[in-house]
Amino acid sequence: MSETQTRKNEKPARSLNFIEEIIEEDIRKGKNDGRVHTRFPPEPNGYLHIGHAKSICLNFGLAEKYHGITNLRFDDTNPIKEEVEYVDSILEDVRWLGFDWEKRLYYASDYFEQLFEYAVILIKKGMAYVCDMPAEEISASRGTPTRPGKESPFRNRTVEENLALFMRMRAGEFPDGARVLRAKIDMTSPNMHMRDPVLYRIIHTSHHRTGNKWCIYPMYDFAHGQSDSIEHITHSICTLEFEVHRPLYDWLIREIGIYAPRQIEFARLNLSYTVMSKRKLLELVKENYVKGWDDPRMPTISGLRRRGYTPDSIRNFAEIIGVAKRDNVIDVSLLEFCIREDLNKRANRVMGVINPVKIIIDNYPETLVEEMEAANNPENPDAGIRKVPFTRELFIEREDFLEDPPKQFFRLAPGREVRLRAAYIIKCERVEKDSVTQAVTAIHCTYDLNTKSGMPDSNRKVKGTLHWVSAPHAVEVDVRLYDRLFVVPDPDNAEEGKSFKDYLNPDSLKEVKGYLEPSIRLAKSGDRYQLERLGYFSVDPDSTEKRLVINRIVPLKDSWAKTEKKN
RNA sequence: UGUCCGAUGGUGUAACUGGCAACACGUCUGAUUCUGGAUCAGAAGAGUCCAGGUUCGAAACCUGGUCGGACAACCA
Repeated sequence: MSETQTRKNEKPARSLNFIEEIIEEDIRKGKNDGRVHTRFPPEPNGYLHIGHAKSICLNFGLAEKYHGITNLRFDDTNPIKEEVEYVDSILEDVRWLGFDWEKRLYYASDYFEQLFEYAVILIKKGMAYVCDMPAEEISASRGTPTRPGKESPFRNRTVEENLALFMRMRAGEFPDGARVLRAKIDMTSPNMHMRDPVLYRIIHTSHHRTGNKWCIYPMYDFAHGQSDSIEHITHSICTLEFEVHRPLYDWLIREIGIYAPRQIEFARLNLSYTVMSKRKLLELVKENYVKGWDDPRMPTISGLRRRGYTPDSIRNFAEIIGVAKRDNVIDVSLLEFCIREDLNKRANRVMGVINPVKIIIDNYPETLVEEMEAANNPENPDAGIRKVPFTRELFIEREDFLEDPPKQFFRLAPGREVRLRAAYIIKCERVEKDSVTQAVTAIHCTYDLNTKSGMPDSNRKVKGTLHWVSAPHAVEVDVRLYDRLFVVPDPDNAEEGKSFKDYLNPDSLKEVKGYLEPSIRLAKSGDRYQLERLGYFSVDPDSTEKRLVINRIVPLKDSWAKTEKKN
């Protein structure tokens, strides 16, 4: 391969994002011996969504790029909210996205004993104390961002007393909420997180991994940074809201005297026409606005998977959107672009009609069945061809016929000719209508024998090409037409007195029948197809032997719809 | 009357770290096409939040504003 060819095949070098710049700088300085070790640290209290996908791709991607490794660690410090169901779904989602944590699956709860010892160190140094104030009082005495807080009356207990109390907390001598362990920092700090933050609280609840071993649990702030430290994470990448926590993590690590990872914060992903907070997604699930966490309308990874999105398309999306620190809202059309681009190359084509109207080809032999050859994927000759039966009676899309068409309409109309994809050119001769409703019930056409696809004289120019299906061969399937979940770009930003749920799209799911070519009988759950001229579809797991259910992932771009709208 | 972070076409990210703003999506033309898809060619669209300053030269550096976001769970 020549020099120039090599260059041409290379992707143009993308400039570094700010995190890569930091990492390369660290490597250059020989920090951590040039080692790069990241981690993805979800809390198992909900399903992962596309925003997490960004973080997953970032963490694993960075490690891959710099020949490092990535841990998967569950930050499971609150047994009240966490469940194994969520652990399992998260493992599946990360794996599905195509990432491998190898043997490095950890839990913050693995470190409970170690964390407890860290707490003891702080107590012995006089840097932590047991506080008996009830939650409301602690909260009230914390002050506000603009007003300093007041010191707890328990702040100056002796080391011995603190130690004894903390041991008794662990021993289960006190009820939930009776006491907490707090760091002794500065109640007047302009940073709220430095105002004697709670380190440990009493929760008599069984934990999904440690069972009833513990009745005191570390707060996230006391577990997260130290967990990263224990795992010798070099770069702790997290979202912007933890920027204010960083001084606390640094303080803890310094006082305890352990290895300090470098935390880098980036702006979380926002997507238009959806919501991303776990709380809101949970609400949609619990209140049955959707059919579950994996409802194809959800921005969850499991929802996108069920919808038919490919891991590649999501990873590419994560790459394309970039990483920075400013707030951002990515247009869903970019996500849609990514899945179209991917599926255009890999999805086989198939024909099917969703809103059928009958075509009768009057000059076609009544009993003849021709097997038309159609390319499985015009973008990829290797995909081969398939046979599609053609008969005298067909279905076409109702929208592909107009009795009185505008000049820009290239489809079927009285006296007009169109190409039937992979078959003949037909001409519309007359229509049959319902005497009452005046609706078109059948369209009578004639076909031109010499225009069969692939024949030497078949290249006569016609304006339009329609998809079709032989009426007697049509396979009836259930079609789920999905659309955006919300009707406004920013449902989070509800006006006064309204909630995000007031902006739910009533037409986000339309269930209709479809009539597909017989080759679809080979389809299995999870398969993806392009229904020609309609869009990309995936076979839903609800499908049975007897009946297929297909999901519309995304429609094809429709420039006709656009020009139609203009007029 | 706080602290921290941010501000570049409609959207998102760049600008080799001071040398007259680029890429992607979207939009619009045209070509081509047996998918009004795809592909190809091209166009419009920001003078970089504002005001000063440093400099031969500023999106970048400095100062002061403005606007936006985060922070007041015994959540993560």
